Amino acid sequence: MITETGSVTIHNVAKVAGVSISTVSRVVNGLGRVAPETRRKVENAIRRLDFHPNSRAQALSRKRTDTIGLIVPDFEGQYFSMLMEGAHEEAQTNGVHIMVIKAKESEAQIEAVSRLCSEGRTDGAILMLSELYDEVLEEIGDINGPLVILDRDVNVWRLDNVLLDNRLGAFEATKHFIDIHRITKMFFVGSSKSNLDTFARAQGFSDALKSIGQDAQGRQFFGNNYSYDEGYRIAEEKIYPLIESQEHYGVVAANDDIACGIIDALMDKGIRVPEQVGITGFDDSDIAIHRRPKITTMHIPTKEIGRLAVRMILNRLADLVSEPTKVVMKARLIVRESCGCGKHNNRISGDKSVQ
Amino acid sequence: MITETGSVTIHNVAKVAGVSISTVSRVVNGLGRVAPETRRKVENAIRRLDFHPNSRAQALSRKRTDTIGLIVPDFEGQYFSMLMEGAHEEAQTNGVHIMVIKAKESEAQIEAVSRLCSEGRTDGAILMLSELYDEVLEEIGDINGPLVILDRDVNVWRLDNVLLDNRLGAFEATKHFIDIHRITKMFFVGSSKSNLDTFARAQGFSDALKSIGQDAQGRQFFGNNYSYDEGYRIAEEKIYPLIESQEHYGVVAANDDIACGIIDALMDKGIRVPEQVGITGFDDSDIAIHRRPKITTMHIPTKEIGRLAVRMILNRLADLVSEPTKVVMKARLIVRESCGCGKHNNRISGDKSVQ
DNA sequence: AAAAATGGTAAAAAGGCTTTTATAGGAATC
DNA sequence: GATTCCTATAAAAGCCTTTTTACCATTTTT
Repeated sequence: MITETGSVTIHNVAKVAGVSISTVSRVVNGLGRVAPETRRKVENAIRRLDFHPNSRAQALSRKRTDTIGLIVPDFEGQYFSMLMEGAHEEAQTNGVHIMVIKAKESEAQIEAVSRLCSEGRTDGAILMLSELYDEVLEEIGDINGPLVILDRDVNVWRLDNVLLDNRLGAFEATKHFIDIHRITKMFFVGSSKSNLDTFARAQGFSDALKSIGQDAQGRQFFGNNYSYDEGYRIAEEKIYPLIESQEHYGVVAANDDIACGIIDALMDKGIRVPEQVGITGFDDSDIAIHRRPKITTMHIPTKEIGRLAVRMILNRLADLVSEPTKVVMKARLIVRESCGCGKHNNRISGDKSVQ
Repeated sequence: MITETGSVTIHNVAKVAGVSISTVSRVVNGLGRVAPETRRKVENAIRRLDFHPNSRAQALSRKRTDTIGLIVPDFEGQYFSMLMEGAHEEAQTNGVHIMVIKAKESEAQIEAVSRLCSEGRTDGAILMLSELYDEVLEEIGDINGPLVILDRDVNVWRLDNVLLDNRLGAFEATKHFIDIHRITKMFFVGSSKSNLDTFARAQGFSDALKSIGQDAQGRQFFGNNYSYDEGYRIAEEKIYPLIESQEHYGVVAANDDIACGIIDALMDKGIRVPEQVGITGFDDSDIAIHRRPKITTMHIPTKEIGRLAVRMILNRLADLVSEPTKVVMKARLIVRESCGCGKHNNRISGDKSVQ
């Protein structure tokens, strides 16, 4: 009955308190009724022995781990930080833990879901799907345990869904140029076309153009990723050659990094930003505010998304909902300087302004 | 013997394969010898039933969870991302998982360690201690399970330690101004004095000043946190008034955000950066390269630290080491533009070239 | 040819908790 | 005063593996 070094079990507590283990269990979990006198004895024993219930045994017995999985393609950037922040906060207040796995490729994603859900390591998982992998959806269809899909609009039975209206977001950014700045010549710069976010944002851009009777044909440029360098390269190679000195332009970038690259590339070419070319980013990341000109961008309620995703899993575990739930969040335009609004302290002295 | 919906257990496999559960276990784990014929039968059954061993039961039986805890004060910034990146990578290749908890205050940290280690949710934990909480060290002294302390130099029996030589890092940054730029008037700007990193970096700054016979007295300024705004405020209120127009200065900032704030504040006041005042950051974060002038900064091998921390825990679990291990990593100077070196496309006009 | 070693498998014993079921002792009922 | 009903607790039955032990049937050794 005596266990090895270190671990003091419910048995030890029971022995010291002079009660049965089931009584100790009831005291620990506050279930069922326990006579005040007995409770006191047990609590003393627990304190004396510094007893901590073994969560592994609890997990086996209760058939749950009080842990939720979070599968993301990437740890970099504010998006992950904020998602984590929201998810952790909601988890924390509900006494559950977060297990994080990075899985970018479809194979790794399937593997991750399996480890978390099929093997029962977590009670549910949040899966961020930013690339177009149908095979993942197929594979996870028959996984047991609640699953929330982020970022990608899925219509699979049993899967909950939180997503951002990227199309509307880009539409609003583009509309800002049209309505406020009276600009009619616009470009869109995104990551790769296979990236779902970029694709949706390109659509929103296109929608806005259609609203003023234009076609997006030839005005959308796609790179390989969401980096500063891609933005710089595309601005230099594709956009700069199209700029005519007497015209005003607007560029809708698919994220803030790209926007920065574009700004620097154009400025390096001597174009006045935002006077001649206004630029908007997307994501409202740190750099959007720490740059001059400060970047006008679309704020994504990422923290809220993380919080909500955890909540949805918790709800499902508590059997509070039956139907698959889909929540679409909206991005919010944050007007700063790079679009042409506001002041832009930076270019005080020798404002390059070539030409 | 038949279990409820969903979960297929080792019993079911045994029954279908017509063998005992121990045989199934041996096949699954590849331990002991199994006749080829038997193995085939078991493998078929596993495939037919889509059996996944229940990790909760494994954890109880094996007395380990194959999970490592990571306790950090904050999810924001590159530091966390990179730490996560390294830790996850090392964990992944060794088949273990990462459970993340945010705990900034000492109470929360103690609680987190307890949940992870005392309750057996993880096999060990990495604890990042960036503030000076002695009570945490006292409390975790008698926790069982390997514990690696990051960032803070501890000399507690049983605790492994990975840290960065912040003092040396700041020393080198300061030395750069002295040796390369021949600057003799320097300032240091940090977060709060109770922040261990800031404190060590301030010391390094002081060391460098001593090496040229100066005293750091009155040249060190401390703010409330590591933010851009604090950098801006301190530069505006404390540093700007001290600047004389004919002199050249160097400012060693305790991180890149502060450095950015300083740069913008001084530029807003009409000071030429880096011509008249050179600035170095610390951390080599994203913004350090996406700003103009690009920020000269100290690169921290964060990913390596994360990787190493996990490795240390794994080693201890495998009983490969006995003595507490302490590893001190070095920061590396990344020379860019803000110190006065290199070109800085931004200020095309008056190329500085300090004296 | 008897004894010992070996190989393959089954049975059973943990592992530490939760939860259901059973059982004592007292209070309430008639 | 015997019967019924509660109540507080104990006992036992899972939860699902791993791992040790035991066993039988072959082989190998002496």
